[in-house]
Order: sequence, then C-alpha cells, then structure tokens
Amino acid sequence: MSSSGYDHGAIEKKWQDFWLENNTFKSVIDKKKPKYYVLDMFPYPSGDGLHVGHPEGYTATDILARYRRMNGYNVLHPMGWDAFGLPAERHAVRTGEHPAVVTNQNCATFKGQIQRLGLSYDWDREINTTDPKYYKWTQWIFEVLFERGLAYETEQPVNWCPALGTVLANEEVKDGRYVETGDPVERRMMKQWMLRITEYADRLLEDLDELDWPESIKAMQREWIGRSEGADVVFKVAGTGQEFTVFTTRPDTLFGATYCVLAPEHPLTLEVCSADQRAEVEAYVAAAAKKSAQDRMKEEREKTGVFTGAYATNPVNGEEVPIWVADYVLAEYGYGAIMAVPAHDTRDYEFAKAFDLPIVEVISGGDISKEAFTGDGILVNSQLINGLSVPDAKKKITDWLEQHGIGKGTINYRLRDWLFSRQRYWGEPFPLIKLPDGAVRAVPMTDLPVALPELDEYKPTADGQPPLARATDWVDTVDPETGAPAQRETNTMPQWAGSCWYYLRFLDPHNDEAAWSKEAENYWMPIDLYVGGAEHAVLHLLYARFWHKVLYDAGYVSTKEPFMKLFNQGMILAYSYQDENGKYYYPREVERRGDDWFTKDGTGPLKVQIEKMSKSRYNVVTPDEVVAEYGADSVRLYEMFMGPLDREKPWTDEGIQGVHRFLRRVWALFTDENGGLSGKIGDAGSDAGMVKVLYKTIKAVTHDLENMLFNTAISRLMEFVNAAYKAERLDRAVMEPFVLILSPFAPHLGEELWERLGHEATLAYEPWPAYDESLLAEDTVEIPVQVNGKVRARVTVPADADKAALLEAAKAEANVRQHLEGKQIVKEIVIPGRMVNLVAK
RNA sequence: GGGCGAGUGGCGGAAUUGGCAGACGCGCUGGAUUUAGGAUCCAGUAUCGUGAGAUGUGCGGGUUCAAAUCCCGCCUCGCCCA
Repeated sequence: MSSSGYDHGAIEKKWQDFWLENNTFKSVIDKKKPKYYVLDMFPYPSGDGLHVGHPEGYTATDILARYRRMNGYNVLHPMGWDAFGLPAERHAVRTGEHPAVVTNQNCATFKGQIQRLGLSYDWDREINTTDPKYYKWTQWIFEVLFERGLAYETEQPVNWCPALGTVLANEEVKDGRYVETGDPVERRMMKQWMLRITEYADRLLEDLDELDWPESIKAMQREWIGRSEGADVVFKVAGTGQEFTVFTTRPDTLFGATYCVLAPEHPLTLEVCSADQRAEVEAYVAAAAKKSAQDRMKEEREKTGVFTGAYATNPVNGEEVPIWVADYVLAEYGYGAIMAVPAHDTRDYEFAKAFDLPIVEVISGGDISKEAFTGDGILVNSQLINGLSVPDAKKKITDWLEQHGIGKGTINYRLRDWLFSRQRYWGEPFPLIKLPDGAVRAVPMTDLPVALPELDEYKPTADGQPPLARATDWVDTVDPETGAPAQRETNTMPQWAGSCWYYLRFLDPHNDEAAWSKEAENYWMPIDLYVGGAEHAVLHLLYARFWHKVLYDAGYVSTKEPFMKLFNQGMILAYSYQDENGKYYYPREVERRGDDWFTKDGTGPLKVQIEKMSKSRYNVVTPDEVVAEYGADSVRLYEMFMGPLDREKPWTDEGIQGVHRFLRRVWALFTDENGGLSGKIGDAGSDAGMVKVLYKTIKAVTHDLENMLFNTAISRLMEFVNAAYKAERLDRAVMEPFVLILSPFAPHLGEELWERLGHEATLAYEPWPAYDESLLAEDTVEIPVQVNGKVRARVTVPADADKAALLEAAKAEANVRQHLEGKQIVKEIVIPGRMVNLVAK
C-alpha cells in the first residue's frame, strides 16, 4: 500500500493464523519453569463491540506476557466472557429471543476483535460465565457458602424498580432512579438471599496490607468496609417497657445526647408514636420508602423528620429526650437508631437547628453557637467523665456502660451483607429447593448444574414474580432425598457471581470432575498481575476476595488472596465537537480553520472538548477501524506510547500516525524495495557505536518493562531506530536482538522480520537479549560547569576523572573564568561524573 | 469538609528521584527528492532578545552550592468518601 512496502494487513493476518494453527501460546503445567499468571479483567461482551479503551489494558498485559515468555517463564494468559447481564435480558424481553443467542453473537464479535489485535491468549482456556459447564461450578461455590452458613434468606429493604421488575444494587440507583433508564426506584421490604460478607470484614481489611495494589484502591476498600469502634447503648422508651439499642462511635458524648432518631423502617417507629402524632409519622414513613439510601445520606440535603411524641431515657443521666423519626438514619446501618448529639455531630447539629432542639456542649474547644465541634477536647457537663480527653472518656464511659449492663464496646462496619439475589432470567439459578415445611436444601452436586429453563417470555410474571416462575415444570420438582414435592428458587444470582471466581476456572477450564484441580491451583496461583479499570475498585475486587477467602477456609485454594499485584489502566478519552446548541458532530464532519473548529459546511466555531468516549458524544473510536487503516501493531504501540498506563489520555489520529510511521521506518530499515533484506544489514560488523546503542536500548527497555513504563520503552526503541538510520552498516548481531525486544510491542512485525532474517521458528520463546554492562560505560563524559548555580560551560573529561581533574578542567574554561572574574571562590562542589558548581562572591 | 492523584513548550508526555528541564512522538518551519503529494529523507523548533544574555515546570514563600523534585501556605482540575 505505502511506498515503503509495509503491508500490515497481510503480515498481521499471516502471523495471527500462524499462532492459532501452531498453538503458539498454549500453556501447560511445567514444573521446571517458573510460572507467571497475568490476567485481564474479562469483559462484558456488549452489543457495541470493543472501543479503543478495552485493548489498552489487554495490550499492556500482552506485552508483559510475551516478555515473560522470552525470559523463560511459563505464562498463563487467558481470556473469557463475563456474559450474564441485563442488556441481553432486555433484548430477550423485547424480541422473545433467547438471551444466549445475542450473547453468543456478541462473544464472537469480541473474540474476533481481540484476535485481530494479536493478543497472545491461550484460547484453549476461553470461558463463558453463561455456559452451564461453567455456572455448574458457580452454583457449586454457592453451595460451599450455603453449607458454611454464609448464605441466608432475609426480609430486607431493597431498591425495587417497578418498571424493570427487579431489585437493583445501591450503586445502580441515583436520585431515586435507575441510572441507565431513569425509571423510578422505591424502597421495598423483600425476602432476599444474602451472603455474609460481614463475617469476613476484618480479614478483608487486614489482608489488604500485604497486597501490591494502588494505595487509592486499598483506601477505597478500607472506606467501603468502614470499620469503626464505638459502643452499643440501650435507651428505654419512657413510660413503656420498650427499649432500643443505638450504636455510636462517640460514647464520650452521651451526656450531650438531647434527642434520639429512629429510621423510618425501625420496628419501634410506628409502635411508640403517640396517637396525636401517628398520622404525621405514618405519612413520613411512607414518603421515605420512595427514596434511595444514597439520596437519604446526602449531607447537603435539607433535613426532614417528624417527632413521634414518645420520649427515651438517657441511661447516663436519666433525662428524657424526644424520639424523632428521620430518613437520614438508615435501617441497615447499626441498629437503625441513633442518639443525637447536636453539639458534636454535623448532621445532628443541622437537624437540631432545623427543628429547634436543644444543643448541649459536652466537649470544650469549639463554638457550638456557630457549628458542631467534632474535634478533640476536654469533657464538660458530663458528670462521670468531666475533665477527661475524648479517648479517655470513650474508654471510661464504655466500661461504665458495661458494668451497668446498659451497653458495651462494639465494632461496627459500614460494609453490609451482600444482597445476592436478582429477579431476573439471565443469571445463574440458585441450586436450592424449598420443601413444603419451609426448609431449604442445596441441590446435590451430582444434579448440578441447575440449568436455566427455556421460556416463551422473559418478563416477570403478572403478579410480580421473577421470570423463572413462568417455568412451572421447572419450579415444581422433588426432593431427591425423600421424593417429596419441592420448589426451586426462582431468583437468580447477580452478575458479580461469575466474575468472583473466573480466574480459578482458567487454571483448569475443561475439568468436569472439579472446578479446578489442586495441582493446577498449586502451580498457577496466585495471580502475579491483574490489570483492569478502576471502576471495579471496590465491588468486584471485594466480592472476589471474599469468595476466595471462603474457598481458602474450605481448603480449595492455597492462598489467602487471589490478586497479588493490581494495576488500573487509565481511561482513553477522545475529542468531541459541539455547536452552541449542544449538538455533537463526528470528527470526520469537522475541520480546523485557523485556531477554531467548524463543521465542513461552516457551522461554528465549535466547542472542542476532551471527554469520555460515548456513542452520544459521537467520539467513539473502534479498534476495527484503526486496525484496518494502520494495523494492529500500530494500535498496540500507540496505546502504549500515549502516556503512562495508569493515566487518562486523549486519543488523536495524528498520534497513531506517528507510531505507524515508526513501524514503517523499522520495516524500511530491514528491507529493500524488492522485499529482500536491506543491503545495510550483513555480517560485516556495524558502524562504531551501534553495539553500545543496542545495549543501552536493551537495558532501558528491560528496565521499563519491569516497571510497566511502556511509553518510555517505546521511545527508547525509536531512539535505536533513529541511530540505525544514521549508520552505514548494520550487523545482523545488532539487528536481531532489536527485533526481539521490539516484538512484545509489535509482535506481527517482529515475527515477520525474524523470519526474513532467516529464522524458521516463532520468536515467542527466543531468549530475551542480554547486554554487556562493561561495554555500556562511556570513555568520556560531558560535565556541566556551573558558576553560582548557572551553567557557564561544559567540559568533556574521561569518565573516571577525579575531583581534582574535574576542577582543573572546569577552571580552564574561558567562559567560566569570565564569570569568576573579580570574584572569590567560596565553595567548590564537584560530583565526579555529574557536575561542577563553583560558588563565588 | 476529609482522603488520594494531577498541574512541565502549540499538543501527548520525558527527567536515573535533589544535580545540564523539555528525551521520544505529534504539530509547525525550512530544505532535498518528486509530475504531484497529506509519501519519504535531512535540518530546525520553550519564551524574550539581532546578540552576549535573561526568563522559564499552576501561584506565593522557604530550605539548599543546586529544587519540576523537599518543606510551608494558596489556586485549579479529576476520582473516591462524607
């Protein structure tokens, strides 16, 4: 196509076929070699296909996989599909087509796109979470959890979306609406399956310390777990036998508790309220049910609440304080009830101000007439603990509460148990049956998988039951032990289930006897490097760690943690073009005129922004279009060259042209016009200096790969090529190692050049080139000479020149002398091999 | 409000972690080659100044012989938490 003859289309097709036909990247257990397990977060195969953001992480891991192979590692590098999910189900509801059909199409599309990028996955290990052979084992793990008492059914307030007919996770709801469709969401009490992740809260927290993860991700997980130490305190409801418990992190402020608040869902709310307040309280409770948990917690929101008419007795001083109901208290956190200390808590303060409730200072140091004081100070107005500091007061009052049997020190977590059921079709069925007496039993292992039944329609039933309830033949079953009639569970598992353990199935994906073999687990685990987007910082990574620890306790895995090193790639952004009405234009519709951008038919100037890629912004770039124009090697190289892997960066077409030009230069360096090997390359030695350039390049690229600095590694390769262009003669012994160190980045071109250099086998397992450190040492170095910190000259001296020699050379420079003229040298700083600084007055 | 991260040429970004700021690439300028090029090759390209030189890493201070890098105070942007 181009005059240089670099036909990336033909070359890439040739080598992709070669790798597949020869199983080049198949990995089998080989105990003679060290292992390296490098994993990408597997994608949800959406109908839109890949955009250029996906291959960023995949390319990085692929480069490392190839690099490790060349360093003698046995590399496990698999790919699969996280294929359960709502979009396929919605499609099924609309069209009546089985979601597996569209799911399989999408997987095939993704696979084709990924293969055209030349990623060195072992495709024999491909897995799909929707495959019954896979979810059989997801169900098996659920049974492990169930048998260990970690799964339970409970009545619990949930985000119910009537339009979708299913519950939603908290993170799927914003401003009372489902984030994707805008359908309203309400709070509803429903019976749901829960997983007892809270039982693992402490271990999930503690074991973070051992992981080589970004600190920001660890911090997010710590916050999400939200361990807080405090105390439970029992309040009696005045004039009744009732009592309720509150959790507080500030038992030291108990004397400042001037009212209590119950969550709208708290069982006592409606029970304790007085007759004259009942109507108002009931209305308030009903209104609160329509709001999501996240909305209710927003601090800037105006506080709302209603007095119940009842009073509680403060256990430390016997004072009666009013009981209110307010939606800023959540039923799921603590006990759904709080003692309010407006003087020392921001939210309580705002609430007290809004409803004119008393504010009593118990810690000195602030000005409670202006705002809540949440800092440390000395206790006042608190007879038992006056004069103490906050930490001492906490301890003393907690002991006092325990002695009097009205409270105790406790640890609370923000982390809630995991709501694990969804009222959907396209998910793993629970392997459970319910007996007429209400007992719930796990389906025996031999009867797994419990496969999804075929349905005519994928909607929930008319009376609001999940879609699986339509399959009455399937729901009605028998207890295999007794033969008694039983019913299957009709909820399905959330999408997280399949991704909680997929990294284990990759170890041994065709095993029908077990989810994985002990041998494979022992050899390959843990994962040495896990790369994916930061959007999974908390949920996926926390859920997977939880399951892993359960499997560890049950003896099925040998490591406490699955992911030793985690790396988050940054998002790839793109330019978008918008006119003053907010209408977006495709990049191909716009052009630059001077400093401004206009549409080609003259609308403008346009607003140019760098934004997240999305269809609605008309700025999505797909790998297909870029591979077609520039080739997969160019896409790979550009994605790595744009900037550090963990940063956000904008895609530009000029940028990819730049790296494409580099690859063409490489091609032209090795080949002549007739397609033969360039006459510059031979066995007669290289121009002076090329060996040293090569060694420097090997050293730098090796260092950069070890530290995942792909952008600078590529710039080093470019420097090598720039140097090679200037050389008259290039020795094969210099050019072959260059091809090898280029090959992880541009594997198709690497293989092609390797073959043209006369090699018959793939270069995928060639040893990574070595370099001779002693040859890297320069004979002479150029040293800057500063006078008063400003560079005034440069001297070239032998690399091993000592201080005296350096100083002498420095002082001999005319320009240095000139700047020293009439001055006295007061200090001489000489760092051999580095610099000279003469301080003069 | 708290936590984390970022701020360097026209643009993406380098800087061995305190030692020559701007590697590499894009873009731009000039030249060569070409029927032509948006192909290729060569050279130049932080700013001001003809020049010597001066200035310069978000802003203001400080430490140091020496600061993009360390310290103090602020501003802007991003993410997370409240």
